[in-house]
Amino acid sequence: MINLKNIEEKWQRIWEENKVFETNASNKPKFFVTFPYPYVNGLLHLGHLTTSSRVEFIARFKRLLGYNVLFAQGFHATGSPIIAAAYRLREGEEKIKKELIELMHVNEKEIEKFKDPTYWIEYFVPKAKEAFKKLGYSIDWRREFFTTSLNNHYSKFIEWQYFKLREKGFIKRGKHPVIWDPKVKKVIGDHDRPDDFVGIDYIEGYIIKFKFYYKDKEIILPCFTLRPETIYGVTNIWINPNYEYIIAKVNEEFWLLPNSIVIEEIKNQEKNVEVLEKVDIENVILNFAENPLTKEKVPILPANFVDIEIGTGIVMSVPAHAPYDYIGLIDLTKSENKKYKEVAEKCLKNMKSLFKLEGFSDFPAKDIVEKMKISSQNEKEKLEKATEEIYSKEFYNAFTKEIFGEFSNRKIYEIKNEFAEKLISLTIAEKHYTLPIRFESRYKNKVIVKILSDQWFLDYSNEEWKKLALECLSQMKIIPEIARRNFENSIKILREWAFTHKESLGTPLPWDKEWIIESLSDSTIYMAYYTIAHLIKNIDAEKLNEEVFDFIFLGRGNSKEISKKYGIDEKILEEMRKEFVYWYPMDLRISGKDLIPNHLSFMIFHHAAIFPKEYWPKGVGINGFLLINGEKMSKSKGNFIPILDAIEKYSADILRFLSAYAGNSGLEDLNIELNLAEKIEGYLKEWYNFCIENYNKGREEKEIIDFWFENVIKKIVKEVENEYENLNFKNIIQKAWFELENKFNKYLYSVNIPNREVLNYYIEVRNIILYPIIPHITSEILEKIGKDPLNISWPKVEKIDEGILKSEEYIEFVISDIREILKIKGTNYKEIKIIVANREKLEIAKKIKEEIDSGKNLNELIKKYSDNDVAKRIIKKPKILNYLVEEEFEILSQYKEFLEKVFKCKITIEKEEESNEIKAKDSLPAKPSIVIIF
RNA sequence: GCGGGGGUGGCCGAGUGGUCAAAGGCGACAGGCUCAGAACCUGUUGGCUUAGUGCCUUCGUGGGUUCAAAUCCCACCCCCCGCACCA
Repeated sequence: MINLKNIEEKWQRIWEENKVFETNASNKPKFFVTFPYPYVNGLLHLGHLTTSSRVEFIARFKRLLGYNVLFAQGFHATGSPIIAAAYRLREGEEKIKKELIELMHVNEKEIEKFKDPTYWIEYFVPKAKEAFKKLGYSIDWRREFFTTSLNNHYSKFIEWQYFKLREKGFIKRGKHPVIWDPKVKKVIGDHDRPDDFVGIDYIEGYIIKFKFYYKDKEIILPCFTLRPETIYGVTNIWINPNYEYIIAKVNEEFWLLPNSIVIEEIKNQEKNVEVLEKVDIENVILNFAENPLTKEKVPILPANFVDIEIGTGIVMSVPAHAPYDYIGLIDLTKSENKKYKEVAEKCLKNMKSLFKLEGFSDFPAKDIVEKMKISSQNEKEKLEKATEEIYSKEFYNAFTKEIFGEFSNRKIYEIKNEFAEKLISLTIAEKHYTLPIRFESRYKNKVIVKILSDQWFLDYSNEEWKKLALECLSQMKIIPEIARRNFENSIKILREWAFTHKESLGTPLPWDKEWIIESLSDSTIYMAYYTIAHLIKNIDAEKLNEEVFDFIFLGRGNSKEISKKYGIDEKILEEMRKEFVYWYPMDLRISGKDLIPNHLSFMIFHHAAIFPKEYWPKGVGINGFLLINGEKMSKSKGNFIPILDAIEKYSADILRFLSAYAGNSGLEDLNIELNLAEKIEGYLKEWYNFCIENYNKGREEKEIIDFWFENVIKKIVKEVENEYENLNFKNIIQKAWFELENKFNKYLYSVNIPNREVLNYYIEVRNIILYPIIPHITSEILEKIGKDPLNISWPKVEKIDEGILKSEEYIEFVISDIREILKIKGTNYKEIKIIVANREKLEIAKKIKEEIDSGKNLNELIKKYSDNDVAKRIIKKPKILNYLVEEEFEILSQYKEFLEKVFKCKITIEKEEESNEIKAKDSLPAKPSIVIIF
């Protein structure tokens, strides 16, 4: 019994020893494929397998077609996840330790080392490489590299890239809100927060400045709101009586604020905040504040629902349109405090309707509170739901009333921004960012929204740049084409991108080294680096400056001068230029769909900015996410499977087969069915045995059925070739594995002993067309049958005999007909008589087919042939028109033996005009009369 | 909300106007092979009906276009993904 793993090791050794995949610039046509370098914060898993294997399949396929193929692979370490994980480990977090030990198989003794972020790179890069090697990927490993400043050569390349972008004017500096830990002074991305708070983003709102007097001093009541347009409907202000409020000097004004995290947040949004004194809340409540727009005086009232950690901890009350505000007032009317009661009743009386909303009264908040039977402000869940419903209905459907003046009779979503801008220009409102829910970072501090004022941006909103990017996209092949719209949309909506961080791994921005270029931004044109990665190592990184890269990538200057000026070997310079010019542009990059709106779009932008058109990327292939046995992959579900584990368990060819079979290119999810592994192992071994046992056997003479099968193979080769080009690997397995095998079985069934030539053709061709997917076992087979697996090429198919395929379809059709009849008749028959329709009927059928093909209406045809019974019957069964053949009788005669085998009885074939059967006259073309004899 | 993808038989999944009761795989059932099992092979796998090649129902729901709709158009319902500083 053969052992797949031994075979895999053998061929991987042969490929390595013969340097089969190390490739250089030459005169041959080239094909350059890439797989986005994986981030090395762990072992590669099956998700990496499915996408990377597609690159591998296409690399091998293109080699069979005669291309000089470059498949190179680097690894990505830029960014913060590794830093964050190392930090968490240092903090003694068990989860991260457990993951390293249990999922990543790190030896417990080694855990200490992972407290140093650079050790992750040291450890996981070789592991990733090992996985790819054991899968048998055809990678030119001389060109391997990893990112960050730990690789000076790469860093120099990134520096060059950013100098180019700055030169073009695509880099800007400006303000940007971020989620921030004020204690550790760090941007808090998803990796820096507890899982429960992943994905929470800042919200953009407004502070509206009401005024009131406290101890004869003018104090601002900064009301935070998401709905500045409701300012006309304010009946009162809410503060939370259960907490401490203070007065602070905010820039030149005095603000009332809760003594909470919001002070820190305001401080971090470009304001000076100085806390002056505590406030006696009793002296604030029931005071009157002035609406800055309408100048109305409204009372300040207490409410428990006000969250003192969100926004400014003070809100304005619009009971007509905000359920919280309405119920807050209702609650107060039930208060024992007579004063509260009185004021609240007055406020309710003053409720002002601002919008017209179909299906609601003037006071939608009241409507919904009553409808949902909300009885107090403590029913938070219901109130959130009510608020959301009213808010979204009003936002999209309601019209503003007359009070809005120039903004009246419009929908809120149309005027909201403009209206807010107006308030800001009147200096009665300010933009303010806060969080929908206050939470702590991994460093155990409450986080806030901070405005960074010196952030560096890639200006993707630059129209000129966008135009270039769209032009680049338009000359690219997108597989499948359906994904092009995602690209167009993504390029269109990309705006300024803050491309630098602090405290992460990566390359420092060359002109402002405090900042590190973040990970999506240092991985946009690195495919160009593959072309020279093996050569550039020979140059001292210190010598790599703009001029050197200008020469390599843009052909500027000349090598002699640069060589002299910087002491760089001229030959290496020339060779790098040659490699780049030969391999670029990149022909195909394959990726999951998740990278369309970010990485792949960035790649397009940056190529379009830096390189001349002839070096713009040529193509992108897209596939969906990976499901494992129909379920999403996740560490917690326990179906996070490292590639190395899977190879150990199943072997490389089985994994590759499963990966191909997981799905076609597209936006839909792939599904890898691991429970098929055993079955596939059986398939592969069976196939191996079959080939070895049967190659060169068989009979010499060639009959019709042999020609038929030969043509079936040819047709499938053509189809499979096309599927490869479209990255539809599931279809390839379907056709090259299952369909071809089914046809072979059919062939075998009808011939007993196959023709030697055809059998050999089948064995050779099937191995070669599956070689890109399962190269180890097919190489082994090819070698065993005397071929040189290092020197194979795609089978050339000159001509397919369509006629013979058509006859087969016809026979299949007749067989299925007979089966139908036998189903009814039972199995005790002795003979089957097939009576073929006469020539005259065939001529009619052909004519009708022509007419239908040319677009004639069936109704018209029925009218036209109303006096012709045969024609009418044919028209009623347009199906048979697809099986028309010229020589029905002859074809049936040729297949007579086959039919006898199929039905295990005597078969007689007659012509209608020579038959005595009554049924003979019922025969139609492609639908002979069948007589069962018992 | 915006943008994108999708809803097909027990399951997975092809399929963009007539070759579609719908490929293929998986599963199930029956038969062959076998001491037996696995694998493999053959057949069946929506319902009804029949000395005949037919009828009915079915590709998310409801309408429409057409001689003809899983496929085209309209409306609706449901599911998945993205909406950024994060790889």
